[in-house]
Amino acid sequence: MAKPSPTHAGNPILIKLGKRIRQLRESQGLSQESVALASGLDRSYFGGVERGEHNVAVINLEKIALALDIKIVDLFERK
Amino acid sequence: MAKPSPTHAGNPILIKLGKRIRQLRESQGLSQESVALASGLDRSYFGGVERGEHNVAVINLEKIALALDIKIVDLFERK
DNA sequence: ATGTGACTCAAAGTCCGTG
DNA sequence: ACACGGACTTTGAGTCACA
Repeated sequence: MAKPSPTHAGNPILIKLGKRIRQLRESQGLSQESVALASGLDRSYFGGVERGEHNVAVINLEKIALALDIKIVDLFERK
Repeated sequence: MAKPSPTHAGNPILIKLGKRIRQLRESQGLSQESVALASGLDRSYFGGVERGEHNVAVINLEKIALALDIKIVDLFERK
């Protein structure tokens, strides 16, 4: 695991964010590894994000959005 | 400062986010202190966010959005 | 009412590996 | 290609005192 963080463990907003990211990634036929690489994040970390295990900070949101060729808001809201 | 983090020092996206938060807060005639209190964050920390000094994570974005009675996406995009 | 420096500490995030 | 884990370093979270 990316570390069981008691403070945000299973926080709905993170779960939702992770699902959304996975959805967007899969809709482009990309692997976790390729997106992780493209965004400059660790593959293991990125996997954890999709599983809602990380309280991702803004700069990483941006990196992920960029790697998926979308905007940050698209990570939170369906167009 | 709340700590000069080399990784995000003066990052445009954080500066922009901070300005946006300040704008939204002031448009409601609220003080940093009241919003900080409402969001459960420290006044000093919240001030730093408005100055773009913090690479805020999702959970805190949510708290701030809630205290301002808006959505997370509104923090990134003008409606 | 706000900005800032100094500080602690838990968590963010990396790097190595496994099935 | 992905989930998961251990051990590790860096940084975000949160608080305080003072200008």
